[in-house]
Amino acid sequence: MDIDISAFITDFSNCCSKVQTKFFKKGEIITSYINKRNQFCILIKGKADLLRYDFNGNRTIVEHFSNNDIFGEVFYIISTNNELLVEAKSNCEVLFFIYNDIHKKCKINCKFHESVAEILPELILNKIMDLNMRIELLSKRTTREKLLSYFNIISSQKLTKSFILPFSLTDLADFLSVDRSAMMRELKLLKDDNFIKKEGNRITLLY
Amino acid sequence: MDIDISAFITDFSNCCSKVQTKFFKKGEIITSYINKRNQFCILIKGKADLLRYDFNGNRTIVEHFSNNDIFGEVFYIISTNNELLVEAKSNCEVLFFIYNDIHKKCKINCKFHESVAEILPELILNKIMDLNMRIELLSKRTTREKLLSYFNIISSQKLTKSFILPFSLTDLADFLSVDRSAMMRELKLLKDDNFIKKEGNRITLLY
DNA sequence: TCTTTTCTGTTGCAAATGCAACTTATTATG
DNA sequence: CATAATAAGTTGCATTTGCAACAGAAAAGA
Repeated sequence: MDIDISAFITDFSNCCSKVQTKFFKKGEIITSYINKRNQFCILIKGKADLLRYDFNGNRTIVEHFSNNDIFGEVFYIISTNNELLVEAKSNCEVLFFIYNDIHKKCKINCKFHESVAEILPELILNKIMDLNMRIELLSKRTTREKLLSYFNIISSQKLTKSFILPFSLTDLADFLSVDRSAMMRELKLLKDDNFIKKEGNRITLLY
Repeated sequence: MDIDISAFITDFSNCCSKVQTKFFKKGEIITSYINKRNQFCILIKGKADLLRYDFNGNRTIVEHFSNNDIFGEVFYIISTNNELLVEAKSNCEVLFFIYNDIHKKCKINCKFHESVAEILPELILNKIMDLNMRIELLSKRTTREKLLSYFNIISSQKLTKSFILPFSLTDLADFLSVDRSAMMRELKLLKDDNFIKKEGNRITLLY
């Protein structure tokens, strides 16, 4: 994305009280989605994952966040019975808002508040695109299709057919919602069938 | 949703030229996602599905739209290689916009335009919730879990443990991204295990 | 540096799923 | 109303996937 949120983050200290910045260390829980119905966050810096653990102990990486990604409980209906939590994968800086406050102008008309409202449509558009990308992946019927679709997306984002995965293979399996060992097996088959070259976590597309 | 878009649809004739209403008959293609990068639509009335056909002939119901749902190519990154199309499942009334136009005020400051801009945040929030719901379903590991999660969602939306599916079973399989016959088999197992009662397309949860 | 933890890579086996083919209902349509 | 088209329901069999249990490599931490 072209927007640099940090550019106006400096104004923060003069801002209305309706926004908070917090810092998290790798491994810390940024938030869990339980009854903070209006919570809305922007990840200013760092990497974080939205995780779900089901009763069988399966972990799913529901979303993978990096700079300027938005998240929060406001985006979820109440019905979910599984717990969702956002975990910092590196040191993170996060803005916390109440979603409804963003659209209303704040009393002191702070620049910060105004700027957020201004870029919000673009942030949201990016979020929706990410979610649609995710749905496209998850709706593929086979592990092979999921892997190839994912590789295509990374490849077209990075504009190269050879790239290092932004996930560990363990995490990739949890992101694609498949068993890790089954995924490893399929990676080997893709290698044998000359679809990809694989050196550790570097993938090269051969088509 | 509480919003009734039809309430201000009457003002349409006085509106700026940046919006169009179109009507579609059941079975017609409302739009296909190929290079209309800024297209943004609101379904005013009717039911419609966003479909993807892959090279194996598998059909996926990517999204299922009803009143006040929004859709359009603006929500997709370019990379997708499969064709996406929106098909009317009943007679439909659809508004077509250019996404970027909505945020700018139009010259004649029409009421219609203003109203759309006003409700847009809520429409978008609903869209994101739908997408997240969809991701939750698709990321379930087994057909059984997908079915039960889906039934739970419908049940909590309709506030009853007994409901008629809003999909045909064929469509439900394409929505959950599973083989239809395998899904039918799993439905029978759920019945045998006394999780559900099933009379045709009426499901009753027994837990 | 040494030790512990996490990640990668592999495999056999069981279970789940997809595929194909078919019959019987149900729903559109001329 | 008759007929065509679509959907529901079923089953055997092949394939894919998940599960469990390892060993070795790499990374993190003391």
